[in-house]
Amino acid sequence: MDDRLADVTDTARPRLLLIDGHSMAYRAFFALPVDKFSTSTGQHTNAVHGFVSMLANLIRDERPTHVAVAFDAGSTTFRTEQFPQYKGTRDATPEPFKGQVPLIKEVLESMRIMHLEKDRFEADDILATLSSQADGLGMEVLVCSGDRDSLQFVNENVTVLYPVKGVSELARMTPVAVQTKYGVEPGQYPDLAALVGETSDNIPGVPGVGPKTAAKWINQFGGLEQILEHADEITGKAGESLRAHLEQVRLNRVLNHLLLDVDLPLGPDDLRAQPWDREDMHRVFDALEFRALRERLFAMMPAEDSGDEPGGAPTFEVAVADLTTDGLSGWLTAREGRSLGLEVAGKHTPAAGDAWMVAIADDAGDAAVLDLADLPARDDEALRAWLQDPAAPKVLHGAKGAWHALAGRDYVLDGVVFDTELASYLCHPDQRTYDLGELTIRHLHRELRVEEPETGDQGAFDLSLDGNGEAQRLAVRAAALVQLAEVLAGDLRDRGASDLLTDLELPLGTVLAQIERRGIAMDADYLRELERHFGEVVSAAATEAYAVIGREVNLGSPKQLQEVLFDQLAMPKTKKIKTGFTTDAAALADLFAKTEHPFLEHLLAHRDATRLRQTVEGLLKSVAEDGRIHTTFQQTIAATGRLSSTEPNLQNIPIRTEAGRRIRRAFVVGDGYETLLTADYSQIEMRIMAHLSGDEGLIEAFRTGEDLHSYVGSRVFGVPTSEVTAAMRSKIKAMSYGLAYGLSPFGLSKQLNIEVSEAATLMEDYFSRFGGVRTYLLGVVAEARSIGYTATIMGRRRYLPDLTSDNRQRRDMAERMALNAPIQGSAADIIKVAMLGVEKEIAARGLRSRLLLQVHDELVLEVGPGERTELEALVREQMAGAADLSVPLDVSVGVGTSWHDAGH
DNA sequence: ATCGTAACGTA
DNA sequence: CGTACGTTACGATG
Repeated sequence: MDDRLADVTDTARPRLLLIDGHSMAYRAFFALPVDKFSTSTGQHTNAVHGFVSMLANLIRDERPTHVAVAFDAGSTTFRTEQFPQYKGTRDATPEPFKGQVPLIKEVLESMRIMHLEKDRFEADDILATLSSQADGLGMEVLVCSGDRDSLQFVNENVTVLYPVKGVSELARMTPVAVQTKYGVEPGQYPDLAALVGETSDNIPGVPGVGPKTAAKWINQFGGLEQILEHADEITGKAGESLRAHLEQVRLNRVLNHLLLDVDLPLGPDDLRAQPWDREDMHRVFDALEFRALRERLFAMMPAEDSGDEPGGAPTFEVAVADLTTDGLSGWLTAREGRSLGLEVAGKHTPAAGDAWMVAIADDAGDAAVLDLADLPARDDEALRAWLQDPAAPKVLHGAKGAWHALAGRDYVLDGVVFDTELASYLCHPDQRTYDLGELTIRHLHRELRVEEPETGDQGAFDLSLDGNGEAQRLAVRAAALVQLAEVLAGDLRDRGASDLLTDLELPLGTVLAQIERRGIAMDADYLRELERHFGEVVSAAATEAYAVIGREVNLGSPKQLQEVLFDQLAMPKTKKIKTGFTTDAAALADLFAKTEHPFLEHLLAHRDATRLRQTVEGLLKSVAEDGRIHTTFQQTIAATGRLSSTEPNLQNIPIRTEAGRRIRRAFVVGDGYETLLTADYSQIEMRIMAHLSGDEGLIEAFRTGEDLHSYVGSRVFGVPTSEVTAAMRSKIKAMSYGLAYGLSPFGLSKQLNIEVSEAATLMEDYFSRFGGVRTYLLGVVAEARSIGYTATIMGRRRYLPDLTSDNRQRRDMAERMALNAPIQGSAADIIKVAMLGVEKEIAARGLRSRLLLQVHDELVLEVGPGERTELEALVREQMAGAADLSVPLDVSVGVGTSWHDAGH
């Protein structure tokens, strides 16, 4: 016996998982509905999803130590050369399946799972060869394949997992299972298949001979050779039929014999499972829009034991200090001047935060953990002094949240020199989340896992869940921070983003924390009145709508609306969507123009009022005890660099319609303040376009101070500015903005309700006058394609690997992102700079006025008594001076006691 | 309970 | 077949 294996115990025995990629992907394709699985770019993903889901289950349930996936290489194999009809009845590959196999390969590569294919051979031959080699090495082998030919190499060490229903249920085909199901030994299965045939491979069997007869013969004569020798002796119709098809059966047997000696570049030993490339997995899963599946996969891994299993990365070692003698003060003094990691457990919500426990750690893993509910006065003082000391450098992950938690206990947080969440966002702005545990695995190859104590009680109580475990967990996170910051700082430097963190995002985090804590005052009584009013409009519209169609339906259900509109009322079909035909507002308005059916009017009114009522309800629920709404500004969500607002979203409060604007009256100036002030950049994106493109015409347009769209319209249409009609102006406006989004002539024609040719002419005319814009837009995409990213005026990058994708939809999408990201992102940079300037200048002058909201190109402030004039000048100056562009940054200001009245 | 989808609000 | 977001209700899943 091979002595390498002599001491291998059964539990440590290597286990090789082999998957027939094409056959399982194809099964998954038919098991899952195509229309339920596709990305926003239209790429179908049902086969990918099914395949990866199955793979996840296999890894979880079977715990393979080695994995490989084999694919068919092409249409011609040594079998088709011998028998051209082989697999000839297969329908052409369905269109939605095409393109999914390369995506599966991308997933496998990100998981560092080998995939193999070889010219002229089928996946099954590769699997047979690897299986036989692995068996020879003493490995346990699992073969996952939907091709029954693979049953021939089942033995005591080799099990085939054969899909019985979809890809989620797999039958374990052991020798006994094969014997039970087919009545023959696994090695004789090809004999049986040769007699019975295989329709899906276009292999005709002996007519009248099914699996029962074939098995009977095989057991009676001992095998196919013997059956063929004794063919004359077999009586009856079946025997006759057999004699008429001897050649076919011989050929079948040749074809279904799998090769065990395919020459492969890799052997079983090379297939050992590797730690995942998590960064790449994020990229791939982001593109596939597999959220739940990604979570499932990542959730599986930390549970693995830390042996040599994939993903079992080492953890952090921490030593939690005993503060009973020297106290926190001594511990901190010993580390003066060093950057320390700070982790705060508690509620991280604005104006309602609370901190329960604090962990501080140095880069060596020495940590101090403080239970704030039970803190000696001297430690409380030391903690307070250290937290608010701007000269005591701290590293946090999501400092804004910690700021809120600490504020709940009246601690002031200052001296934050690094935020690992913000840093990671600047490096990879397309990620959705920046989980600290994910980052430590990716950058430090360590897990945030607290090692169970060796003497851990295995009884009813889990010791790790008591207070001490919480302290350990917090200490581990704090200890990870300093090390992580070092790596990320290097990453930031490489990407030219160090200043963005230090001079922009970090200080902005503090400004946002203050803004969120302030909140904005609400007139709750007025909101309740609005709610009642919109509620009445909803009821009235519903009643009238029901009367028109003679029954009550749920007007909020697109499904029921489709029945009413297209079945009951037999209206013309609207644009197709996944679930049928759209009932969106544009389509309903279109239908109304065609049919003038009164139901549509009531339905639209109902939609409007329902929406407004929902908005009002949501706002009412969000009013805090202080009578103000405290939104959270997300600083690491938008890939372009914008902020976003949640719980509630105050960046999408209605303004376009009069009814909607009424909601803005509920946002009011707070007690002790004079008024609200809004200040917004006018046409900032077009100004950035002018600056970035350097187009002389566009720059001149802004310098003249004339109305932009009229100016551009006069140049495009060749008429004096005074003769630019409203219709001309609105066309120009739509096109100008569209250009910054990568608008096509088709899209423009759709939006303006004009012919595609007219839209194309319009764009052509525009570019002939403003050629610099076209040059710029083409250049942006070309440069991004070659360097891999776009950049804003402050160097904020967005990476767009899909610019070189083979998939046209994905490539086109990436191109539009490339066009928009520098413009939207630069505007975001500029207003962020302005916010810092405003906040700083207000503080420098000792004003009471304060920032309350940011809505992308607008700031809302509360004006202290008597400060209106000074504040307006200050805000104008800071906003206009936030960037030095080749065009002026125009700011318009409004004042009023409500957001509505302060608007303009 | 959880998830994806449709719809719709903002810049 | 225009970018960037967040929230809600519905209805199909488990």
